[in-house]
Formats: sequence, C-alpha cells, structure tokens
Amino acid sequence: MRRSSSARIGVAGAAETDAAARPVAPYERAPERRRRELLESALLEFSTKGYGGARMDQIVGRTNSNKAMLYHYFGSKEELYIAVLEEVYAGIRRSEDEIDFDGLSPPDAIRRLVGFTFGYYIDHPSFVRMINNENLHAAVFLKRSKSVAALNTSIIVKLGRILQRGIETGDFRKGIDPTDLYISITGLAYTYVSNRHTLSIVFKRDLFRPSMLQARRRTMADMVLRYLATGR
Amino acid sequence: MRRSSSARIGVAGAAETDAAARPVAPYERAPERRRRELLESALLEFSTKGYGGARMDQIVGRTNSNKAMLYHYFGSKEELYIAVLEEVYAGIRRSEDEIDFDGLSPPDAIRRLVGFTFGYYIDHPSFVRMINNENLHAAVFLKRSKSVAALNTSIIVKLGRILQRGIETGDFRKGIDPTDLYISITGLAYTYVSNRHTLSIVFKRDLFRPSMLQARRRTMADMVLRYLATGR
Amino acid sequence: MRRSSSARIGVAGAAETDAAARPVAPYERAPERRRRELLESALLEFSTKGYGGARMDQIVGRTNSNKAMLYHYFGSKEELYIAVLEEVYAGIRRSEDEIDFDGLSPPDAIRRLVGFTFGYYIDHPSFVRMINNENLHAAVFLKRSKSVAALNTSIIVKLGRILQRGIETGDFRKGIDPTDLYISITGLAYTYVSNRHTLSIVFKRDLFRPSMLQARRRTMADMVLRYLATGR
Amino acid sequence: MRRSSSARIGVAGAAETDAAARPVAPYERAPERRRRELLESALLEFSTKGYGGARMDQIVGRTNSNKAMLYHYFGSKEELYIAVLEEVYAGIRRSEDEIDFDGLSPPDAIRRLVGFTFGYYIDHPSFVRMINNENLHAAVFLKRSKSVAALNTSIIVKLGRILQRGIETGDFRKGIDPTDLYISITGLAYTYVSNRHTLSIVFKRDLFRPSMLQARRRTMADMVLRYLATGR
DNA sequence: GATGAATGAGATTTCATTCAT
DNA sequence: AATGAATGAAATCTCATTCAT
Repeated sequence: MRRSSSARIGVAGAAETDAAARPVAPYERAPERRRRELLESALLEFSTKGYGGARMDQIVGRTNSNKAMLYHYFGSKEELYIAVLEEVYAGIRRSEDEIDFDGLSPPDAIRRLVGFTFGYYIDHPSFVRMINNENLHAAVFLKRSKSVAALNTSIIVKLGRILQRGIETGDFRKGIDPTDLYISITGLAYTYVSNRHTLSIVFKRDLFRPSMLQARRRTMADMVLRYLATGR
Repeated sequence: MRRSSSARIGVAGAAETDAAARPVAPYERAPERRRRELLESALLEFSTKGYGGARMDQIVGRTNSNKAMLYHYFGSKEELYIAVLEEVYAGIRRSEDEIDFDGLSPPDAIRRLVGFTFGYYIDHPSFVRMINNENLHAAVFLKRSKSVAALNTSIIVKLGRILQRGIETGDFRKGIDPTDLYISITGLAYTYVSNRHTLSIVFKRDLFRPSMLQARRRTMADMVLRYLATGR
Repeated sequence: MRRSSSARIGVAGAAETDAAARPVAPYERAPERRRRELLESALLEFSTKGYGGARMDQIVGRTNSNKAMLYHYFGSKEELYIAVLEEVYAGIRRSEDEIDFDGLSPPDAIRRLVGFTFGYYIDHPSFVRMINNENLHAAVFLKRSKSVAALNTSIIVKLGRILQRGIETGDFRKGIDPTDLYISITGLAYTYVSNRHTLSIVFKRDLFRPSMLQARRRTMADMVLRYLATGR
Repeated sequence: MRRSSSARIGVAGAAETDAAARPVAPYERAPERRRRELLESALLEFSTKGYGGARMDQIVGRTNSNKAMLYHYFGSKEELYIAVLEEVYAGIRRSEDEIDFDGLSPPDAIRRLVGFTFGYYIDHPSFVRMINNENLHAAVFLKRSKSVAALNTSIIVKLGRILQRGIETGDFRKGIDPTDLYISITGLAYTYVSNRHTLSIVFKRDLFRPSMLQARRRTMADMVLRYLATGR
C-alpha cells in the first residue's frame, strides 16, 4: 500500500512552509500528489508542534483532502508521523549520497562536508525539529519504522576516505575515528540550528544574521581542521 | 523523607525520575513542598512527552495533590510549563555559578569547563529535553517568561577570563570570541546527549556506554584545546 | 415526525418544552434538523437555568447529538447562547411582522395589539426568560450579536399608523409618542408574565388562572384606551 | 443562629456597588458587620451573574472574610442566596411601610405611589435583578424561604384606602381592584427598569437619560390617573 | 471564631477516529 | 476513491464545600 516515493519532501527551508499552504485545485485525481500534499502538511504540523501537539484537523485543513483520505492513506496519526520521519531521513540520505569529494584536497573536502552539513540543517529546519522530537520520545517511532533498517551511512564511508587521503598527503594525523569525528561535526552545526531560539534569547544575539552564520561556518571548519592537523 | 524544600529540581538524572514517585503522607500541610513536588512531576512529564503530549492528570497522578491544587498553584498548563522552564534554567545557572576555575591552569580550566558542560547535560536529560522543546516551539514560552530576563550568563564572563589568562601564559592564541567558543563547546556536548537515541540507531552504537562517554570527553577537550592552541 | 426544518423555534409555550424531548432516529444525516434540535434544547436549558446555570451536558442529553457535535455547530457555550438569543428575537419579529391592523378601527387595533403582546409573552415563556437573562447580564451577549443590528422595529411603525388613524377619526388625542406607548403596553403585559411566580406568592393569587388572565387583558386594553382617549 | 438584622442592604443604587468593594480593616471582631459585608457582596454577585453564575470565591474575595466564614454564617450557596433574597424583600417592605399618603389628595397620592415605585426600582437595580432571577427559577428559592410567609402587603391596603377616598371625593370611579391596579403600576415601572438594556438596544434610545426618565414618570402617572378618572 | 490549604465531583472543550453515502 | 457528518473518550479547567490548625 505504501509506495516508495521518489519525490522529495521539504527540500528547501522556505519552500516547506509555503508549499503546504498553497492549495491546488480540488477534486484532482492524482493520488500521489495528494499523498505528498498530506505528507508535507503533516511535516509542517509535527515539526512545529511535536507529536502530541500536532492536530490531524490542522494537517488536513491545509490541503485539499479530508480526514477520511488522510486515514485512508496513512492509517493513523502514528503511522503518519512515521511516514514523515522516514521521508525526512530519506531526504538527507539522498543529499549526502550526492556530494562528491573526489576532486578536492582533503582539507577542502572537510570544508565542504562541514559546509554541507551546516547548510542542510539551516535549509531544513523541519528535519532538525523532527530529529529533536524523536529524541524527546527516545526514538520510539524511529525504532518502529521498517525503512530505518535500510538507512545506510555512506557519509561515514566518505568521511573515512577523506581522512585516509589526508593521512597520505600528510595533512591529517592518524587515529581519528570517522564516526566520532562526524558526531563532532554534526554537533557543532546541529546545536547552532536546533537551539537557535533559546541561544538567541540567552545570549541576546540573533544567531541567524548573515554575518553570524558566516562566522560560525569559519569557526567550525577551523576547529575541525585544527583538530585534524598534524604537527605540534 | 523528602529533601528540605530548598532542594533543587532535577539535580541529578536519576533523581529526577524517582523524586516525584515517592509520595508524602496525606494531609500534611506544606505548601512549598507540594508546589515543588508538582513541579518535579511536571518536569518529568513535559520533558518526556513535550508540551502537547503532557497530561495534567499524569502530573498530578504521581503526587499527593489533585488537579485543583495544581491549578491553584500554577494557573494553567502553560503557566506550569513556564514555571518548569524557569526552574530548569535557574538550575543550570546556579551550577554554573558554583564552578571555580581560579586554581587551574588555562588548559585545565578549559578541560574542566568542557567536562562540566558535558556532565551537566548527561546528568540532566530533562534540561536537555526542555530546551529542545522550547526550540521546537520557537521559544515562545521562554519569551513569555518574566524571570528569563534576569538570566545572567556568568559562564561567558568566566570563559572570557580563562581565555585572557591563556593568552597571557602563551597557551592560547588571540582573537577568540568567548560566546562563539561557548556555543562550540555546548554544541559538541549537547548534540551528543540530545540526539543520543537517533544517533545510536543510525550509527548502531550505544553512545552512552562508559567507554564511549570517556572517548567523547577526550575528543571534545582535545578539539577545543587544539582550536585554542598557539603556533602553527 | 418532526416539523419541516423551516419550523420556528419555541413557537408555542407547550411545544417548546416538548419538542426537544422527542428523539429522532439515530444516524440520520440531517445537519439542519440536528442544529435546530440542539438549539431548541439549548433554549429550554438557558431559559430555565440562566447562562451560568445551564449545562452543556443537559442540552445535549435531550437530543440525539453529542457534545462534540454541539461544539462543532456552535463553537462555545457563549456562541450557542447568542444563537439562541438571536432565534428568539427573530421569532417575535416574525410574529410582529405578520399582524395586520388594517381592517380594524383604531380602538380595535389597539385592543388587538395589546392582546397580541400579552398572548405572545404567555405563549413564549422562554422568550420572556431569555430577555430577563440578557438584562441580568446588562445585555452583553445581545451587544455581541451581529444579527441584532438588523432587528427592525416594524411594530413601532405600525403602532404609529394606528395612532395617526385614531387622531384622524377623533378617537385618540394627539401628542403620544409611539415608542413610549409601546413601552407602556409591553410593561403592562411583560411584568405580569415575567414576574408571575413572585407576584403569585406575594399576592397569594394564581395569576395564570383563566379568569385572571381574562381580567388582565381587559384592564390592559382599558388602561391604554382611556390613556389615548380624547375629551376631558 | 441567624439574627434578625435591622441594618439595610443595598439602600441606594450607587451605594450597593461601591459598598462591597471598599474593604474595612482586617481582623476586626464585629460579627454583624462581617455578616452584612458578606451579604452585600453576595447581593452584588447574585444580582449580576444569576444564581448559577455567581461564585462563592468572588463573594468572599470582595470582603475581609474567607470562605470558611461565609459557610459558617450562611451554610451553603443556596442558603446564602435565600438570605439575600429575604433581605431584598425586607428592604422594599420597610420602604413601603414608611410612605405616608395621608396628607395628600387622592390624585396626588397616586402620583406619589407611582413615583415611589418607579424610584425604588431605579435606586435598587439589584432588587429588580433578584426578582428576575427568582422568576427565572420559578421562585423555588422564595418558596423555600421561611420569612416570606411573613411578607405583608401593606401597600395594597394603602392603595385600597386611596382608591376609597378618591371615590368619595369623586375623583375616581368605582370597581377598581387595588391588587390589579398595583400590578399595573408595578408593570409600567418595573419593565422599564428591568429591561432597560435590551429595550435601549432594540429601540436605540438610552432609557435612563434624565429627560427620558422624567417623561416616563409623567406617562405613568398620566396613564394611571386617566384610568381611574370618572366621567366620559 | 477564624484561617489558609485542600479536594471530589463535575464543568467546558478537544481530538483521533469512523460512518453512511 | 472520496466526502461531510458524526462520535466516544479524554483533555483542560472550575467550583462548592470541607479540613486541620
């Protein structure tokens, strides 16, 4: 019943808030379009209100469908949430699969990886919020997902290759675990985006000012490269 | 027995789940204690289910009070949530105020700061979850809080002093912004704790194994110190 | 069976208490009829218990609907109350619009107006109670109603014409303000109905005995006609 | 336990809203004062919100007492309501007992009676509202009152004497029943005050403008005197 | 008498889900 | 497949009344 859908959900930060709001013509017979429309609306809802705060009515209200359709396609609130979660994970995996580090020097490759990671979070606030939600619930929904088993971590493989090349060129030191490093990179980027509202209040700075984003990008790359650097 | 009413809320990770479960004798008139008991139960509820998923009934169920008391003390679900949030922020501020870096060399001070930060998040998963929740809701509740205005950020001042001393001793290079650095430190520690469930699934590792925690602590200190280090 | 959905609410004193009690077959999809059924039950409830004493449960209990439907149709207790109020005002306006004084002599027209007014109050105790309720609350709900602005007072126009004709025939004297006169007529009839319970107790008479009603009708017409009469 | 209290409640329209609001010094030992203060606050509450809408908390909140005291003095919400009702009836009875028609010509006596009645309602809006409330509830509370049995209707006796004197002087015609006449007088005055909010909205006039009140007073006296007049 | 704290029962309102067509 | 109407269960919140001191 659940089709593997190649279309992407919430690709851009701006798009994902707008897309669901603009309704298309009613009564159009296009199941896949409808399903997607519902999924996008659900993403918006779950990612801004959390699982418990999300309302099926709201999700349907932004679309051209009705509640019976929503249930017809997704079965229940929980299944809908899981479908959204799977979409969101599939989205980042696809993006990661597309990056190519091959023409770059190891330090430049690292810079690109850091930049990509930060950029992806910034462009996909819903992704960030869904992850937070999942962790709030100790990932019970993710565990229930069947497609999660298929989650590859090709990015770790790619990072491993970069490190290896860096060692060979003498740019990087040995003994760095790629997963551990990836978690560091993710952490530096993720919290900045995830916690931007509270951090902005506590530190009385707007963390999303262009100049601030720029500075952060530099700090991050700097920190990672200095961490990897040989010598001294 | 209970702790004296000046006890802090959710001080330790283990304590915060247990505390609310231990009931007091009925009919004991101790408003302050009751208030605290309700607050602890609310912290547990909000931090595990989110604002929308939290149930007033559940909060009350774990205590010796009843819903009427809960509303009498806190007014509404929203006000209760804000009270919890304020407690949680007050808690970390108090802890930060207590750390003393004065007897330590600059590198050791950094190590202690990193360790403290990581440790605090690990010991206070509810704090981490509340922050995530707030960010999910774009910090609307935090903005509504009056006491948040009074939130000082003495930790930034302290970090600034460490950096200054490090420059004087020649350990650290110049030009590092304390707030920017603090955000990096927080990020490295926070995401590891905040996202531990999803990360554990995706990377198929238990991030909270003692050996893993140990390794992370080392990586973090290492990364920060290499970032600050002078010379090439 | 039920009346056709264009039927009016609370048309007759007896009817209005009975109507809501006769349940329709379950699962019949007839939104307009359901809405009306709820409205009639609400009229009964509000008019016998007042706004504060009315219970949404009771209102629903007399119908084939449930609370969710009630809220779906009317939004809130307050909006339901206002809907009832509007219905009740629309009802008397419709009835007033239907009276025709044209074939009658001016004194007979006055007699008919007085009789109609008295009769309407007697037949619609819920109307009387709703008005009392509104005044108890300083008409805050009426002020909130949008449809009340559209309330015409054609009865005043009609009374004005009767007075004019009476002046022309020499039956009535000049200088009587129709609104002022209408308020007198209303007063004579209204209080008798509105306060019948307390008056009956205080004066130890049953004011609603047929002979008493008859006498009152005569007194009222007499009083108004003598007030209007020319000569000495 | 309940003392017969000679003090008056809600004597003037203005006073009754203010009195309860201005709290006296706390902890004063003056049971009778306290009881009265509670009673006045209760009158304000019941007469503006109805029985069902009145809140014991609000009643107590405006006084220097607490809820336990309220219950100590009055037993229950219902008993409190009845106590208020009795006070209110006792008040008008006292006032009626005080009027003296003896030095006046029969027409002047009627004018005074009409003026007194109208004036009393205007000065005691709470009285009017309490009566409306009672009738909303079909006077169940009044029937439950013990002191109501003692309610005399000396005003009817006085009116009877006026009528008798008027017949003797040739001013008034015979055959008028004093109670029936009194109900007419009351009706003319009562509805004007009782329904002033709805009437003002429907007729788009402020019925309580001094000029309007003046006109009404004249209309009423005029109507009654013409009704009683001999000749023609 | 006097007080502040406490509470059970019940009020209004909401929500995920299902039904009849 | 598609829809608008419907609903049971449960959520948040309130209130008259009582308790312990």
